[in-house]
Amino acid sequence: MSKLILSSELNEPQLKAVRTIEGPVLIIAGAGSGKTRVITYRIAHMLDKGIPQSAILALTFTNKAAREMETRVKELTRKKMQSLTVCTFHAFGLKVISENYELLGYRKNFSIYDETDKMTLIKESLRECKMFSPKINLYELSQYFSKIKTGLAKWTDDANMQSVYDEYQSGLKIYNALDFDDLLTIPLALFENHDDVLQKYRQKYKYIMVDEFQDTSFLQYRLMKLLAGSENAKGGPHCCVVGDDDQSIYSWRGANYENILMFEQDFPSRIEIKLEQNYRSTTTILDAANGVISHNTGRKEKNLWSPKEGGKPIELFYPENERAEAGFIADQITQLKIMEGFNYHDIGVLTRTNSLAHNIEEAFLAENIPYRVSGGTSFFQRKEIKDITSYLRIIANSDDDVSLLRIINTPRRGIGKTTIASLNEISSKNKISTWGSIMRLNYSRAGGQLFHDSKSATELEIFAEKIEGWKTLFLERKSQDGKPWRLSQCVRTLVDDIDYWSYLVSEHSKDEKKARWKFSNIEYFIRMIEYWESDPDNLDAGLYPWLNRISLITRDDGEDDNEGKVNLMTIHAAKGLEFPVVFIAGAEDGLIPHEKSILEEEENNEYSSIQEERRLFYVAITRAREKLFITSAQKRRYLQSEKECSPSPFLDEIPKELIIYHEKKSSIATEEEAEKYIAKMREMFN
DNA sequence: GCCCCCGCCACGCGT
DNA sequence: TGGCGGGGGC
Repeated sequence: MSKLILSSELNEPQLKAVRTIEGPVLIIAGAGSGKTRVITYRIAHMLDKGIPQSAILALTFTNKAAREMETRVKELTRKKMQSLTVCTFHAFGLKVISENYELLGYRKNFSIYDETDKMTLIKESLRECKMFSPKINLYELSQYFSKIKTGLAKWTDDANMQSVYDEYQSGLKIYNALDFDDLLTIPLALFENHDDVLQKYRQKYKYIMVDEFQDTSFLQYRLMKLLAGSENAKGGPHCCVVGDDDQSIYSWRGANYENILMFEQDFPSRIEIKLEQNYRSTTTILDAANGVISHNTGRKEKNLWSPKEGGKPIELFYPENERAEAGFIADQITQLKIMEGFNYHDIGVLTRTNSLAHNIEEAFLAENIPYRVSGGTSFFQRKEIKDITSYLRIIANSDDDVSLLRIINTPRRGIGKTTIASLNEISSKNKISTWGSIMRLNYSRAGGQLFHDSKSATELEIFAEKIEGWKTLFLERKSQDGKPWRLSQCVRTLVDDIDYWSYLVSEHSKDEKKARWKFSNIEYFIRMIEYWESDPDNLDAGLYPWLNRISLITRDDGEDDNEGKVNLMTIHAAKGLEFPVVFIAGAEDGLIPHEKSILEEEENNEYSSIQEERRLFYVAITRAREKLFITSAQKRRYLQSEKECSPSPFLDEIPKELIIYHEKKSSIATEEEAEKYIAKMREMFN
């Protein structure tokens, strides 16, 4: 990459950010200021200077961002990126744990528990402690446990939950499982307690970069700081963080934008660079965004400006209800495509919650608008996919109780509640997993004595034999019928063996369509494996790498075939993305800001939750390049009843002169427009 | 002892 | 819309 290219494609501060590769660097990058561009050019520049790929560690917030960054560096340098490490903090933590599992006291092939698995285990722990009640909010308890684990909360008056937490923790250990918090706390403890290990990683990763720094947690910050090392006479560690305090929207997950202040304190010799030129949006959109965000206090000073003078006004519409809203959005999209030549993939529809996407999806289906939903109940959370994944996890790690209990009687094989209760008794008495108990029963031939009928014992034996059989198939990786071993083929065999299709048919005897739909999801899952194992860059297409991969990808971004599809997603999921046209749906009081955050605000008596909601709205606005539509329904169906809504108070913070109010009329108002429309329609259908 | 069906509840963002 | 627990049927 020549100097010429660098200076012609980057502005002055960007150039400085790219060229400053030594020492600590703090980049404050406003929305749309070419942040991703700077990071990728910076990596390319480092490689150009002869820094080996393996010495660079780039930490991102989502898998998607990591993938995009890698692709862009590849395009820029036209080189293979085999030893460049670009990943999320969690993926990096997993890598560190995998490389040191023996030292950490874990067995190979541990399972990673997502939020659902975690809640299942907490429920089990509550039962074990005789404290289970359906009234307990598992979700809240799970979040509380997270805060305890990551040091954000201390045991207070509900110290009786401490025994449940201990039970949960010992459960994880017995089942050879880790939760998401462990992926950060364990590497951190490892680095803190084993200096030799830390030094090894410090030697390897001499250049560290952190994207979306405002959304890193204190834990992640400490991890980065440890890896970077402290400042020394030679000019300090080579760590570069990039962030924007105005786009901090993950504080509920432990993110703390004060990390930016902490970085300034911890690295006094840092070089600070501000990227303030916005390349994305028109001034109309930028002025609206600035109007909103200026109501927040305690911001880092910045002056975001755009050379794209003017632009189309922001269109505001108050539909009667959520159906009218969805219809309006679908109509507008059709018109944007036909009349203004936008592509479907130029359009992003953003909502505060996942559930709001539903109505909009229906309208898209009705009007034949191709779309793609990202986020939400992920593909991997669907029951049928979780079932198959649980089988795979049991094959990789039989001690994984959450997965074992999920599939031990799915499809039904006559192992019911009583049998499982007996197994539980053996397990908790001996502090072993359920699988351990089954093995003990089978080998001691005591099964017949333990159960009233030997039928249960026999069923357990058959089940264990099946699992053992699959272990051979999946883990020994022998070629079959002269063909090389393939994971996808093994999964096919597994799905056949358990006859999942018959199970689906019997479960949905009244709804064959549903059964077929679910089975097609499994087929899609298998095709995903095929796609993944045929990637030449994939050096180990085995069961364990696949499981690791899918446990960290909760958001279903699948293959990147967004071509020709409208993007439907939450505002959170839209972070880091941009679209020529953006719709913000459900801009109502109670949604933006969300009523739960208003509640939080009242409880804590702190002026912080509302500020974060405002930042969220700011992020939503700044995703737009040319056109922005905002809808706020007058009534909305929620929890089976219709609720009167009022517009989001944030709408008042947008300067009035930037807005036009949409009447409920077709934009094909003039005869000329109508003719144009008809002509276009003819063209399309011919 | 296992399974099926019914009624109840909840639904903020996601690694 | 679905997930889950409890009670009754087999």
